[in-house]
Amino acid sequence: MSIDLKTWETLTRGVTEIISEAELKAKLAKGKPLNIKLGVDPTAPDIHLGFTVVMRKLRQFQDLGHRVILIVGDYTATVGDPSGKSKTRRILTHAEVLANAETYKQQFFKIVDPAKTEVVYNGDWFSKMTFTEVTNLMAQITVAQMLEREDFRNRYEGGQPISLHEFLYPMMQGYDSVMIEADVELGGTDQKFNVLRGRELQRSVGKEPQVGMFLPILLGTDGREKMSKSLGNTIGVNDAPQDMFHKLFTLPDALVESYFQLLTDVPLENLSAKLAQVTAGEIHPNLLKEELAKNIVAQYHGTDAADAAAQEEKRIHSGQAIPSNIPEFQVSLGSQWVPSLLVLAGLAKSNGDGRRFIEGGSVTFDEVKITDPKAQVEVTGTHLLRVGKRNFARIIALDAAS
RNA sequence: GGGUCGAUGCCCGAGUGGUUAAUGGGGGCGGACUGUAAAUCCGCUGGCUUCGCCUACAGUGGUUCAAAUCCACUUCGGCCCA
Repeated sequence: MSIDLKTWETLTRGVTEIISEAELKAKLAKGKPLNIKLGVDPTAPDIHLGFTVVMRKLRQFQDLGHRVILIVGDYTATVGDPSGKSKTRRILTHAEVLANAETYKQQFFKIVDPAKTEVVYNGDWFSKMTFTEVTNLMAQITVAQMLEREDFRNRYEGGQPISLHEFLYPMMQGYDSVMIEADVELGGTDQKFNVLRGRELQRSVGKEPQVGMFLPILLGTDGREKMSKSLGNTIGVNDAPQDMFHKLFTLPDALVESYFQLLTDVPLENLSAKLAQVTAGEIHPNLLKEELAKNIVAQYHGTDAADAAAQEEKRIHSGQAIPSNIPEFQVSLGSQWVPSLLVLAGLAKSNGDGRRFIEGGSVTFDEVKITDPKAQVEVTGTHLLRVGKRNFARIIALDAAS
């Protein structure tokens, strides 16, 4: 397992920082399978593309013969990672964490090879730790060092509460590295502080320190903030092909390059050539985005589904075509008040919300615009209800007799 | 433990007795423009079959014709002192 140039390029693709490159090269040069660590607290069972950046890197290590150790942070999750947070996290119950872990693994193994993965729970060691051991662990760091962290410092200076238990988290994560004898720990750039704890703790017990490999934080579909469930800007690995395609295709242009780099294997030299052509006006930006969307959808749903999604996307948005999969709702036969129909079909949050859509002129029933918020509509068979360009529902009369 | 300041709608943040469902910004949604992008512009953004009614400004009680605004207590938080 010598480190040829190609291997090195694969491993460092998209990587922001390696601490340190020299150590990583030395470890690789040993020619033995390395322990590649990833710690997760299974607080968000729905994995989105933001998480897959790191997972793909794990997979690349596996393909080179290394072993992934996935640490399910059943104990750390009850503490809550303060990384990048501006607020104290809610503390999860142990039962919640275990349930989430199962869902997590299912999605995790869509990318990472289960045959080359060992899954461990950090409760295995933390549950057995004595108070004295915890004290000794916490003695390894000072308050000033903790407050150097940007997120803690911002909260502290901004007058936001920081609970003392949050200081435990980085130390616990570091201790995980000691326990599993990690050679490399992967993480987003926001994990730097925690990963460095691992190095120090390993060193303090006379073990070879792990290498920290940091990947960029993927921005969400809004193009502004990191992809995160609470911000509602995610693309989930479990999203339906059409859904996934649409979100990728409507991505802000500025994200296309990073998505290609972090979420696909498209050779980087091809990519920069294409981007240059787009800038020069030789290629339409949408063409590149279509390629991106197809590539990623294919990874999760296969190339057939990706092609079909691309076709459907074009069909719907090039003209006034109506999507083929519209949610259907049954309502009773006869006269119906439009706002309540909108609520029933999930197109409006409340009757008032529905009224506002009508007043805003964005509601049609069988493609006829509704302008009066008091409007009644005759439901006699199958009808099309629509809000704006993209929100559809089919209304089906439910015969009173049946 | 003592002192002091604070808690407003999804978020930030005005408002300190009465045209107040509550200024403004962000976000979100709908529309125009466009490339299904960005930028810009316009509208909407508590509930109710709504020219009206109801519920809301941490919680509970009180003062008042009238409170998010005044008082008391409670809960939570910041800062200073220990």
